[in-house]
Amino acid sequence: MKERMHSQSNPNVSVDCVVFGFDGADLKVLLVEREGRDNLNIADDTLVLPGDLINDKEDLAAAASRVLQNLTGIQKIFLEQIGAFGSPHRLTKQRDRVWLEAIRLNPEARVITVGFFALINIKNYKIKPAGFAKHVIWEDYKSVGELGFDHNEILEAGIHKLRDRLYREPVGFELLPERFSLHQLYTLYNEIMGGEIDRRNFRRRMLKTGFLKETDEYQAGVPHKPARLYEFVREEFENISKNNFKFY
Amino acid sequence: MKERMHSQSNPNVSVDCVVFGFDGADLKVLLVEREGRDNLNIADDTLVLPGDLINDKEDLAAAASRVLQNLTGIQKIFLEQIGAFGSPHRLTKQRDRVWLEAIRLNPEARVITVGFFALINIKNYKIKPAGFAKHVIWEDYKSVGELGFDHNEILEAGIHKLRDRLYREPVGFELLPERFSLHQLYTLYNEIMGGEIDRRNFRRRMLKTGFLKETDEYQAGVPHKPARLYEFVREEFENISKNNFKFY
DNA sequence: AAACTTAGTGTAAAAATTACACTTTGAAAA
DNA sequence: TTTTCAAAGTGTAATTTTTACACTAAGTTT
Repeated sequence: MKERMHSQSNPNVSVDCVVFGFDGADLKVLLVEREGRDNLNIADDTLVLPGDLINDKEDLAAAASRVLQNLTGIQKIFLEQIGAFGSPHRLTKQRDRVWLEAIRLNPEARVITVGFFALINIKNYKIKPAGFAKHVIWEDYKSVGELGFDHNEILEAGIHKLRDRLYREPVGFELLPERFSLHQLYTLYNEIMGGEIDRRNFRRRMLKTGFLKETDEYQAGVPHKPARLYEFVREEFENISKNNFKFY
Repeated sequence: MKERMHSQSNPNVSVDCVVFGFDGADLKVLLVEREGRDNLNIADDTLVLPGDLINDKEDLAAAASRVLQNLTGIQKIFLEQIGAFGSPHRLTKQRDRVWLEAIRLNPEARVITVGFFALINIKNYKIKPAGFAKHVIWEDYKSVGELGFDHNEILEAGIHKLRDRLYREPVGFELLPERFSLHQLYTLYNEIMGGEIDRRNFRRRMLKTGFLKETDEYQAGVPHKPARLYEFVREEFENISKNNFKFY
Protein backbone atom coordinates (compact mmCIF):
# COMPACT_ATOMS: atom_id res chain seq x y z
CA MET A 1 0.00 0.00 0.00
CA LYS A 2 2.78 2.39 0.77
CA GLU A 3 4.13 2.29 -2.77
CA ARG A 4 1.65 5.05 -3.39
CA MET A 5 3.76 7.44 -1.42
CA HIS A 6 6.31 9.42 -3.31
CA SER A 7 9.63 10.25 -1.80
CA GLN A 8 9.10 13.88 -2.77
CA SER A 9 6.11 14.18 -0.45
CA ASN A 10 6.57 16.80 2.18
CA PRO A 11 5.80 14.98 5.44
CA ASN A 12 4.52 18.06 7.23
CA VAL A 13 2.12 19.78 4.89
CA SER A 14 -1.06 18.54 3.29
CA VAL A 15 -3.99 19.97 1.42
CA ASP A 16 -7.69 19.20 1.77
CA CYS A 17 -10.43 20.15 -0.62
CA VAL A 18 -13.96 21.19 0.16
CA VAL A 19 -15.72 20.82 -3.17
CA PHE A 20 -19.27 22.06 -3.25
CA GLY A 21 -21.71 21.02 -5.90
CA PHE A 22 -25.28 21.89 -6.63
CA ASP A 23 -27.77 19.56 -8.23
CA GLY A 24 -30.54 22.05 -8.69
CA ALA A 25 -32.02 21.63 -5.26
CA ASP A 26 -29.48 20.91 -2.57
CA LEU A 27 -25.97 21.90 -1.76
CA LYS A 28 -23.66 18.91 -1.80
CA VAL A 29 -20.11 18.33 -0.71
CA LEU A 30 -17.65 15.85 -2.13
CA LEU A 31 -16.50 13.19 0.36
CA VAL A 32 -14.15 10.26 0.08
CA GLU A 33 -14.53 6.88 1.67
CA ARG A 34 -11.08 5.68 2.61
CA GLU A 35 -9.91 2.43 1.15
CA GLY A 36 -8.46 -0.05 3.57
CA ARG A 37 -11.15 0.21 6.15
CA ASP A 38 -12.31 -3.35 5.61
CA ASN A 39 -8.90 -4.96 5.45
CA LEU A 40 -7.78 -2.95 8.45
CA ASN A 41 -10.72 -4.30 10.30
CA ILE A 42 -11.29 -1.22 12.40
CA ALA A 43 -14.59 0.28 13.27
CA ASP A 44 -14.16 3.17 10.93
CA ASP A 45 -17.18 4.52 9.22
CA THR A 46 -15.86 7.98 8.78
CA LEU A 47 -15.57 9.81 5.54
CA VAL A 48 -12.95 12.44 4.78
CA LEU A 49 -12.44 15.36 2.51
CA PRO A 50 -10.22 14.60 -0.46
CA GLY A 51 -6.69 15.51 0.59
CA ASP A 52 -3.11 14.36 0.86
CA LEU A 53 0.47 15.50 1.44
CA ILE A 54 1.92 18.08 -0.90
CA ASN A 55 4.98 17.45 -3.01
CA ASP A 56 8.11 19.32 -2.19
CA LYS A 57 8.37 21.53 -5.24
CA GLU A 58 4.71 22.05 -5.74
CA ASP A 59 2.58 25.09 -5.24
CA LEU A 60 -0.20 24.67 -2.69
CA ALA A 61 -3.02 25.24 -5.15
CA ALA A 62 -1.36 22.90 -7.61
CA ALA A 63 -1.12 20.27 -4.91
CA ALA A 64 -4.81 20.63 -4.16
CA SER A 65 -5.65 20.20 -7.85
CA ARG A 66 -3.44 17.18 -8.18
CA VAL A 67 -4.74 15.49 -5.06
CA LEU A 68 -8.32 16.14 -6.03
CA GLN A 69 -7.73 14.70 -9.44
CA ASN A 70 -5.86 11.68 -8.09
CA LEU A 71 -8.62 10.78 -5.69
CA THR A 72 -11.76 11.74 -7.54
CA GLY A 73 -10.85 12.24 -11.18
CA ILE A 74 -12.05 15.83 -11.06
CA GLN A 75 -9.69 18.11 -12.89
CA LYS A 76 -9.23 21.65 -14.02
CA ILE A 77 -11.33 23.32 -11.42
CA PHE A 78 -10.45 26.53 -9.70
CA LEU A 79 -9.65 26.07 -6.04
CA GLU A 80 -9.52 28.93 -3.64
CA GLN A 81 -7.66 28.78 -0.37
CA ILE A 82 -9.62 28.71 2.87
CA GLY A 83 -6.72 28.82 5.27
CA ALA A 84 -4.33 26.67 7.27
CA PHE A 85 -5.41 24.22 9.94
CA GLY A 86 -2.69 23.25 12.31
CA SER A 87 -3.87 21.96 15.63
CA PRO A 88 -1.22 19.59 17.00
CA HIS A 89 -4.06 17.19 17.78
CA ARG A 90 -5.68 17.13 14.41
CA LEU A 91 -4.47 13.63 13.55
CA THR A 92 -4.79 12.02 16.92
CA LYS A 93 -8.17 10.31 16.74
CA GLN A 94 -7.58 6.59 17.12
CA ARG A 95 -9.23 5.54 13.88
CA ASP A 96 -7.31 8.18 11.94
CA ARG A 97 -4.00 7.01 13.41
CA VAL A 98 -4.62 3.42 12.42
CA TRP A 99 -5.36 4.54 8.94
CA LEU A 100 -2.31 6.80 8.73
CA GLU A 101 -0.07 4.01 9.94
CA ALA A 102 -1.30 1.87 7.10
CA ILE A 103 -0.76 4.44 4.42
CA ARG A 104 1.92 6.96 5.37
CA LEU A 105 5.69 6.73 5.53
CA ASN A 106 5.74 9.03 8.55
CA PRO A 107 2.43 8.43 10.27
CA GLU A 108 3.63 10.22 13.37
CA ALA A 109 4.65 13.43 11.63
CA ARG A 110 3.05 16.68 12.56
CA VAL A 111 0.97 17.71 9.60
CA ILE A 112 -0.58 21.06 9.05
CA THR A 113 -3.07 21.20 6.27
CA VAL A 114 -4.20 23.93 3.94
CA GLY A 115 -7.86 23.90 3.05
CA PHE A 116 -9.16 24.78 -0.39
CA PHE A 117 -12.65 25.14 -1.65
CA ALA A 118 -14.35 25.02 -5.00
CA LEU A 119 -17.78 25.13 -6.49
CA ILE A 120 -18.77 23.03 -9.43
CA ASN A 121 -21.76 21.99 -11.40
CA ILE A 122 -22.17 18.37 -10.46
CA LYS A 123 -23.37 17.33 -13.87
CA ASN A 124 -20.25 18.62 -15.62
CA TYR A 125 -17.89 16.23 -13.90
CA LYS A 126 -17.53 12.52 -13.91
CA ILE A 127 -16.24 11.12 -10.67
CA LYS A 128 -13.68 8.32 -10.79
CA PRO A 129 -12.47 7.14 -7.39
CA ALA A 130 -8.76 6.33 -7.37
CA GLY A 131 -5.78 6.29 -5.05
CA PHE A 132 -6.92 5.54 -1.52
CA ALA A 133 -10.46 6.61 -2.35
CA LYS A 134 -12.65 3.54 -2.31
CA HIS A 135 -15.77 5.51 -3.07
CA VAL A 136 -16.41 9.15 -3.71
CA ILE A 137 -19.81 10.54 -2.93
CA TRP A 138 -21.76 13.75 -3.14
CA GLU A 139 -23.18 14.15 0.33
CA ASP A 140 -25.95 16.56 1.11
CA TYR A 141 -24.29 19.33 3.03
CA LYS A 142 -26.93 19.23 5.73
CA SER A 143 -26.49 15.51 6.38
CA VAL A 144 -22.73 15.39 6.79
CA GLY A 145 -21.86 13.47 9.92
CA GLU A 146 -18.58 13.16 11.76
CA LEU A 147 -15.67 13.20 9.36
CA GLY A 148 -12.12 12.00 9.90
CA PHE A 149 -9.33 14.21 11.23
CA ASP A 150 -10.44 17.82 11.69
CA HIS A 151 -12.40 17.79 8.48
CA ASN A 152 -15.66 18.97 10.00
CA GLU A 153 -13.83 22.10 11.02
CA ILE A 154 -12.44 22.58 7.54
CA LEU A 155 -15.85 22.01 6.01
CA GLU A 156 -17.33 24.58 8.34
CA ALA A 157 -14.72 27.11 7.30
CA GLY A 158 -15.45 26.20 3.70
CA ILE A 159 -19.14 26.98 3.97
CA HIS A 160 -18.31 30.34 5.50
CA LYS A 161 -15.98 31.10 2.65
CA LEU A 162 -18.62 30.01 0.20
CA ARG A 163 -21.22 32.36 1.66
CA ASP A 164 -18.72 35.16 1.63
CA ARG A 165 -17.87 34.54 -2.00
CA LEU A 166 -21.46 34.11 -3.05
CA TYR A 167 -22.13 37.48 -1.50
CA ARG A 168 -19.51 39.40 -3.41
CA GLU A 169 -18.64 37.46 -6.51
CA PRO A 170 -20.53 35.79 -9.30
CA VAL A 171 -19.56 32.31 -8.19
CA GLY A 172 -23.12 31.08 -8.12
CA PHE A 173 -23.08 30.70 -11.86
CA GLU A 174 -20.33 28.09 -11.58
CA LEU A 175 -22.92 25.80 -10.09
CA LEU A 176 -25.50 26.16 -12.79
CA PRO A 177 -25.65 25.12 -16.40
CA GLU A 178 -24.69 27.69 -19.03
CA ARG A 179 -28.35 28.60 -19.37
CA PHE A 180 -30.48 28.63 -16.28
CA SER A 181 -33.80 29.88 -15.02
CA LEU A 182 -34.13 32.56 -12.39
CA HIS A 183 -35.80 29.96 -10.25
CA GLN A 184 -32.66 27.82 -10.29
CA LEU A 185 -30.54 30.81 -9.35
CA TYR A 186 -32.96 31.69 -6.61
CA THR A 187 -32.98 28.19 -5.20
CA LEU A 188 -29.21 28.18 -5.16
CA TYR A 189 -28.89 31.46 -3.31
CA ASN A 190 -31.65 30.61 -0.93
CA GLU A 191 -30.16 27.22 -0.18
CA ILE A 192 -26.64 28.43 0.40
CA MET A 193 -27.58 31.52 2.31
CA GLY A 194 -29.80 29.29 4.39
CA GLY A 195 -32.34 32.00 4.25
CA GLU A 196 -35.66 33.49 3.55
CA ILE A 197 -35.01 35.48 0.44
CA ASP A 198 -38.03 37.14 -1.11
CA ARG A 199 -38.53 35.63 -4.52
CA ARG A 200 -39.79 38.74 -6.27
CA ASN A 201 -37.20 41.03 -4.82
CA PHE A 202 -34.47 38.56 -5.68
CA ARG A 203 -35.62 38.40 -9.26
CA ARG A 204 -35.73 42.17 -9.61
CA ARG A 205 -32.32 42.63 -8.07
CA MET A 206 -30.63 40.07 -10.22
CA LEU A 207 -32.15 41.43 -13.40
CA LYS A 208 -31.27 44.98 -12.47
CA THR A 209 -27.58 44.12 -12.26
CA GLY A 210 -27.44 43.99 -16.02
CA PHE A 211 -25.26 40.95 -16.41
CA LEU A 212 -27.98 38.41 -16.88
CA LYS A 213 -28.84 38.16 -20.54
CA GLU A 214 -32.20 36.71 -21.39
CA THR A 215 -32.23 34.11 -24.12
CA ASP A 216 -35.04 32.87 -26.33
CA GLU A 217 -34.79 29.46 -24.80
CA TYR A 218 -37.24 28.07 -22.29
CA GLN A 219 -37.27 25.24 -19.85
CA ALA A 220 -38.47 22.02 -21.46
CA GLY A 221 -40.32 19.01 -20.19
CA VAL A 222 -41.78 20.54 -17.09
CA PRO A 223 -45.42 20.04 -16.19
CA HIS A 224 -46.11 23.75 -15.81
CA LYS A 225 -45.33 27.03 -17.44
CA PRO A 226 -41.72 26.80 -18.60
CA ALA A 227 -39.30 29.40 -17.32
CA ARG A 228 -37.20 31.56 -19.56
CA LEU A 229 -33.50 30.78 -19.46
CA TYR A 230 -30.79 33.34 -18.86
CA GLU A 231 -27.05 33.50 -19.36
CA PHE A 232 -24.46 35.11 -17.16
CA VAL A 233 -22.40 37.65 -19.11
CA ARG A 234 -19.07 37.90 -17.41
CA GLU A 235 -17.90 40.94 -19.36
CA GLU A 236 -20.83 42.93 -18.06
CA PHE A 237 -19.99 41.92 -14.56
CA GLU A 238 -16.38 42.99 -14.98
CA ASN A 239 -17.43 46.37 -16.38
CA ILE A 240 -20.24 47.17 -14.06
CA SER A 241 -18.98 46.12 -10.73
CA LYS A 242 -15.23 46.39 -10.97
CA ASN A 243 -14.71 45.18 -7.44
CA ASN A 244 -17.25 46.15 -4.87
CA PHE A 245 -20.44 44.63 -6.02
CA LYS A 246 -22.81 43.07 -3.55
CA PHE A 247 -24.98 40.26 -4.73
CA TYR A 248 -27.27 39.79 -1.83
CA MET B 1 24.41 31.62 15.66
CA LYS B 2 22.66 28.37 15.00
CA GLU B 3 22.34 27.56 18.67
CA ARG B 4 19.19 29.61 18.49
CA MET B 5 17.51 26.85 16.61
CA HIS B 6 15.66 24.29 18.60
CA SER B 7 15.61 20.69 17.57
CA GLN B 8 11.84 20.70 17.91
CA SER B 9 11.48 23.22 15.12
CA ASN B 10 9.43 21.94 12.24
CA PRO B 11 11.63 22.55 9.20
CA ASN B 12 8.74 22.98 6.79
CA VAL B 13 6.29 25.34 8.43
CA SER B 14 6.73 28.88 9.63
CA VAL B 15 4.54 31.74 10.76
CA ASP B 16 4.79 35.42 9.90
CA CYS B 17 3.03 38.26 11.64
CA VAL B 18 1.57 41.39 10.14
CA VAL B 19 1.11 43.64 13.13
CA PHE B 20 -0.67 46.89 12.44
CA GLY B 21 -0.50 49.84 14.74
CA PHE B 22 -2.03 53.26 14.71
CA ASP B 23 -0.43 56.36 16.18
CA GLY B 24 -3.37 58.67 15.78
CA ALA B 25 -2.60 59.67 12.24
CA ASP B 26 -1.03 56.93 10.17
CA LEU B 27 -1.33 53.21 9.85
CA LYS B 28 1.96 51.52 10.72
CA VAL B 29 3.25 48.02 10.34
CA LEU B 30 5.83 46.27 12.49
CA LEU B 31 8.99 45.28 10.63
CA VAL B 32 12.17 43.57 11.71
CA GLU B 33 15.67 44.33 10.58
CA ARG B 34 17.53 41.05 10.42
CA GLU B 35 20.65 40.69 12.49
CA GLY B 36 23.66 39.32 10.74
CA ARG B 37 23.43 41.50 7.71
CA ASP B 38 26.63 43.36 8.50
CA ASN B 39 28.71 40.33 9.38
CA LEU B 40 27.36 38.53 6.37
CA ASN B 41 28.62 41.40 4.30
CA ILE B 42 25.91 41.21 1.71
CA ALA B 43 24.07 44.05 0.15
CA ASP B 44 20.91 43.36 2.04
CA ASP B 45 18.83 46.25 3.08
CA THR B 46 15.59 44.40 3.23
CA LEU B 47 13.33 44.24 6.19
CA VAL B 48 11.05 41.35 7.01
CA LEU B 49 7.88 40.62 8.91
CA PRO B 50 8.49 39.04 12.30
CA GLY B 51 8.33 35.29 11.75
CA ASP B 52 10.07 31.97 12.25
CA LEU B 53 9.62 28.21 12.11
CA ILE B 54 6.93 26.66 14.28
CA ASN B 55 7.69 24.09 16.94
CA ASP B 56 6.51 20.58 16.41
CA LYS B 57 3.87 20.36 19.12
CA GLU B 58 2.72 23.90 18.91
CA ASP B 59 -0.51 25.35 17.63
CA LEU B 60 -0.11 27.77 14.75
CA ALA B 61 -1.52 30.76 16.59
CA ALA B 62 0.61 29.93 19.60
CA ALA B 63 3.66 29.79 17.38
CA ALA B 64 2.84 33.20 15.97
CA SER B 65 2.51 34.63 19.48
CA ARG B 66 5.75 33.07 20.61
CA VAL B 67 7.70 34.19 17.58
CA LEU B 68 6.35 37.70 17.83
CA GLN B 69 7.28 37.87 21.47
CA ASN B 70 10.72 36.41 20.89
CA LEU B 71 11.57 38.90 18.21
CA THR B 72 9.84 42.05 19.35
CA GLY B 73 8.90 41.61 23.00
CA ILE B 74 5.23 42.11 22.16
CA GLN B 75 3.08 39.65 24.02
CA LYS B 76 -0.48 38.72 24.69
CA ILE B 77 -2.02 40.09 21.58
CA PHE B 78 -4.72 38.41 19.60
CA LEU B 79 -3.52 37.20 16.22
CA GLU B 80 -5.90 36.18 13.51
CA GLN B 81 -4.91 33.95 10.65
CA ILE B 82 -4.61 35.41 7.17
CA GLY B 83 -3.84 32.21 5.30
CA ALA B 84 -1.04 30.02 4.05
CA PHE B 85 1.62 31.14 1.62
CA GLY B 86 3.40 28.34 -0.09
CA SER B 87 5.01 29.27 -3.38
CA PRO B 88 7.97 26.92 -3.93
CA HIS B 89 9.99 30.01 -4.82
CA ARG B 90 9.23 32.06 -1.79
CA LEU B 91 12.68 31.64 -0.23
CA THR B 92 14.76 31.77 -3.37
CA LYS B 93 15.86 35.39 -3.53
CA GLN B 94 19.66 35.44 -3.31
CA ARG B 95 19.85 37.70 -0.27
CA ASP B 96 17.29 35.61 1.57
CA ARG B 97 19.18 32.41 0.87
CA VAL B 98 22.41 33.80 2.22
CA TRP B 99 20.62 34.82 5.35
CA LEU B 100 18.87 31.48 5.77
CA GLU B 101 22.14 29.63 5.35
CA ALA B 102 23.56 31.61 8.21
CA ILE B 103 20.68 31.01 10.55
CA ARG B 104 18.80 27.81 9.73
CA LEU B 105 19.66 24.17 10.23
CA ASN B 106 17.91 23.26 6.97
CA PRO B 107 18.28 26.34 4.83
CA GLU B 108 17.24 24.42 1.75
CA ALA B 109 14.00 23.08 3.17
CA ARG B 110 10.75 23.90 1.54
CA VAL B 111 8.91 26.16 3.93
CA ILE B 112 5.30 27.14 3.73
CA THR B 113 4.31 29.93 6.02
CA VAL B 114 1.09 30.86 7.71
CA GLY B 115 0.38 34.56 7.97
CA PHE B 116 -1.25 36.16 10.99
CA PHE B 117 -2.36 39.66 11.58
CA ALA B 118 -3.09 41.81 14.57
CA LEU B 119 -3.99 45.36 15.42
CA ILE B 120 -2.57 47.12 18.41
CA ASN B 121 -2.37 50.50 19.97
CA ILE B 122 1.25 51.42 19.49
CA LYS B 123 1.50 53.28 22.75
CA ASN B 124 0.45 50.27 24.82
CA TYR B 125 3.43 48.14 23.87
CA LYS B 126 7.12 48.46 24.47
CA ILE B 127 9.23 46.99 21.71
CA LYS B 128 12.33 45.01 22.66
CA PRO B 129 14.24 43.57 19.72
CA ALA B 130 15.62 40.10 20.46
CA GLY B 131 16.50 36.90 18.69
CA PHE B 132 17.65 37.63 15.17
CA ALA B 133 15.89 41.00 15.23
CA LYS B 134 18.53 43.70 15.25
CA HIS B 135 16.02 46.47 15.19
CA VAL B 136 12.27 46.51 15.18
CA ILE B 137 10.51 49.46 13.64
CA TRP B 138 7.03 50.82 13.08
CA GLU B 139 7.02 51.61 9.39
CA ASP B 140 4.37 53.77 7.82
CA TYR B 141 2.25 51.38 5.84
CA LYS B 142 2.38 53.55 2.76
CA SER B 143 6.18 53.71 2.73
CA VAL B 144 6.96 50.02 2.98
CA GLY B 145 9.50 49.07 0.34
CA GLU B 146 10.61 45.69 -0.86
CA LEU B 147 10.62 43.20 1.98
CA GLY B 148 12.45 39.89 2.22
CA PHE B 149 10.97 36.58 1.07
CA ASP B 150 7.35 36.93 -0.05
CA HIS B 151 6.54 39.31 2.75
CA ASN B 152 5.12 42.04 0.55
CA GLU B 153 2.54 39.57 -0.57
CA ILE B 154 1.70 38.60 2.99
CA LEU B 155 1.47 42.24 3.99
CA GLU B 156 -0.89 42.88 1.11
CA ALA B 157 -3.10 40.02 2.20
CA GLY B 158 -2.92 41.42 5.72
CA ILE B 159 -4.24 44.82 4.72
CA HIS B 160 -7.11 43.18 2.92
CA LYS B 161 -7.96 41.18 5.98
CA LEU B 162 -7.71 44.31 8.07
CA ARG B 163 -10.17 46.17 5.86
CA ASP B 164 -12.50 43.24 5.94
CA ARG B 165 -12.36 43.07 9.72
CA LEU B 166 -12.70 46.78 10.18
CA TYR B 167 -15.82 46.58 8.09
CA ARG B 168 -17.60 43.97 10.15
CA GLU B 169 -16.10 43.95 13.60
CA PRO B 170 -15.25 46.52 16.20
CA VAL B 171 -11.55 46.04 15.79
CA GLY B 172 -10.88 49.72 15.25
CA PHE B 173 -11.15 50.33 18.95
CA GLU B 174 -8.16 48.08 19.57
CA LEU B 175 -6.06 50.79 17.97
CA LEU B 176 -7.29 53.66 20.07
CA PRO B 177 -6.93 54.58 23.71
CA GLU B 178 -9.73 53.63 26.08
CA ARG B 179 -11.25 57.04 25.59
CA PHE B 180 -11.09 58.63 22.19
CA SER B 181 -12.61 61.42 20.17
CA LEU B 182 -14.81 60.82 17.18
CA HIS B 183 -12.17 62.57 15.14
CA GLN B 184 -9.61 59.92 16.07
CA LEU B 185 -12.02 57.18 15.13
CA TYR B 186 -12.77 58.93 11.89
CA THR B 187 -9.12 59.36 11.03
CA LEU B 188 -8.52 55.70 11.69
CA TYR B 189 -11.32 54.49 9.47
CA ASN B 190 -10.54 56.95 6.76
CA GLU B 191 -6.87 56.04 6.80
CA ILE B 192 -7.40 52.29 6.70
CA MET B 193 -10.22 52.34 4.22
CA GLY B 194 -8.03 54.57 2.10
CA GLY B 195 -11.12 56.52 1.40
CA GLU B 196 -13.16 59.59 1.26
CA ILE B 197 -15.54 59.06 4.11
CA ASP B 198 -17.89 61.94 4.80
CA ARG B 199 -17.10 63.25 8.24
CA ARG B 200 -20.63 64.18 9.24
CA ASN B 201 -22.19 61.01 7.97
CA PHE B 202 -19.53 58.96 9.71
CA ARG B 203 -20.20 60.65 13.00
CA ARG B 204 -23.92 60.12 12.76
CA ARG B 205 -23.57 56.50 11.81
CA MET B 206 -21.20 55.67 14.61
CA LEU B 207 -23.31 57.39 17.23
CA LYS B 208 -26.47 55.75 15.97
CA THR B 209 -25.00 52.30 16.58
CA GLY B 210 -25.48 52.81 20.29
CA PHE B 211 -22.25 51.29 21.50
CA LEU B 212 -20.29 54.47 21.83
CA LYS B 213 -20.82 55.93 25.28
CA GLU B 214 -20.10 59.60 25.67
CA THR B 215 -18.03 60.54 28.71
CA ASP B 216 -17.65 63.85 30.51
CA GLU B 217 -14.04 64.01 29.54
CA TYR B 218 -12.65 66.25 26.85
CA GLN B 219 -9.48 66.43 24.86
CA ALA B 220 -6.81 68.43 26.67
CA GLY B 221 -3.93 70.55 25.51
CA VAL B 222 -5.14 71.20 21.99
CA PRO B 223 -5.08 74.68 20.50
CA HIS B 224 -8.71 74.61 19.49
CA LYS B 225 -12.11 73.52 20.73
CA PRO B 226 -11.51 70.26 22.60
CA ALA B 227 -13.42 67.22 21.45
CA ARG B 228 -15.58 65.13 23.69
CA LEU B 229 -14.21 61.67 24.41
CA TYR B 230 -16.15 58.45 23.96
CA GLU B 231 -15.80 54.88 25.11
CA PHE B 232 -16.60 51.71 23.24
CA VAL B 233 -19.07 49.55 25.14
CA ARG B 234 -18.49 46.01 24.07
CA GLU B 235 -21.59 44.61 25.74
CA GLU B 236 -23.77 46.89 23.66
CA PHE B 237 -22.04 45.71 20.56
CA GLU B 238 -22.60 42.08 21.48
CA ASN B 239 -26.27 42.70 22.17
CA ILE B 240 -27.09 44.89 19.27
CA SER B 241 -25.27 43.33 16.43
CA LYS B 242 -25.00 39.67 17.31
CA ASN B 243 -23.20 38.82 14.12
CA ASN B 244 -24.07 40.73 11.03
CA PHE B 245 -23.30 44.30 11.79
CA LYS B 246 -21.73 46.50 9.17
CA PHE B 247 -19.53 49.30 10.32
CA TYR B 248 -18.92 51.15 7.13
C1' DA C 1 -9.54 91.76 19.85
C1' DA C 2 -8.64 89.21 15.84
C1' DA C 3 -7.27 85.07 13.69
C1' DC C 4 -6.89 80.34 13.60
C1' DT C 5 -8.19 75.49 14.10
C1' DT C 6 -10.95 71.80 14.82
C1' DA C 7 -15.66 70.46 17.02
C1' DG C 8 -20.12 70.04 16.28
C1' DT C 9 -24.61 70.27 13.99
C1' DG C 10 -29.39 69.32 10.12
C1' DT C 11 -31.82 68.73 6.06
C1' DA C 12 -33.59 67.50 1.75
C1' DA C 13 -33.17 64.53 -2.31
C1' DA C 14 -32.19 60.11 -4.09
C1' DA C 15 -31.68 55.35 -3.77
C1' DA C 16 -32.37 50.97 -1.78
C1' DT C 17 -35.06 47.86 0.73
C1' DT C 18 -39.03 45.65 2.22
C1' DA C 19 -43.57 43.54 2.32
C1' DC C 20 -46.96 41.67 -0.15
C1' DA C 21 -51.00 38.69 -3.88
C1' DC C 22 -52.84 37.94 -8.11
C1' DT C 23 -52.64 36.55 -13.16
C1' DT C 24 -50.46 33.68 -16.79
C1' DT C 25 -49.12 29.62 -19.04
C1' DG C 26 -48.33 25.08 -20.30
C1' DA C 27 -48.84 20.08 -19.08
C1' DA C 28 -51.40 16.50 -17.09
C1' DA C 29 -55.50 14.53 -15.44
C1' DA C 30 -60.28 13.95 -15.55
C1' DT D 1 -62.23 19.42 -24.19
C1' DT D 2 -62.39 21.04 -19.83
C1' DT D 3 -60.52 21.26 -15.40
C1' DT D 4 -56.77 21.15 -12.39
C1' DC D 5 -52.24 21.71 -11.03
C1' DA D 6 -47.64 23.87 -10.50
C1' DA D 7 -44.57 27.08 -11.12
C1' DA D 8 -43.67 31.60 -13.90
C1' DG D 9 -44.11 36.10 -14.00
C1' DT D 10 -45.41 40.79 -12.61
C1' DG D 11 -45.99 46.24 -9.62
C1' DT D 12 -46.54 49.34 -6.01
C1' DA D 13 -46.41 51.90 -1.90
C1' DA D 14 -44.17 52.61 2.58
C1' DT D 15 -40.00 52.69 4.94
C1' DT D 16 -35.29 52.99 5.57
C1' DT D 17 -30.79 54.12 4.18
C1' DT D 18 -27.60 56.76 1.88
C1' DT D 19 -25.68 60.74 0.10
C1' DA D 20 -24.27 65.49 -0.57
C1' DC D 21 -23.40 69.54 1.41
C1' DA D 22 -21.89 74.56 4.67
C1' DC D 23 -22.20 77.15 8.54
C1' DT D 24 -21.74 78.19 13.72
C1' DA D 25 -19.30 77.18 18.25
C1' DA D 26 -15.51 77.13 21.25
C1' DG D 27 -11.08 77.29 22.87
C1' DT D 28 -5.98 78.82 21.93
C1' DT D 29 -2.58 81.67 20.02
C1' DT D 30 -1.05 85.95 18.19
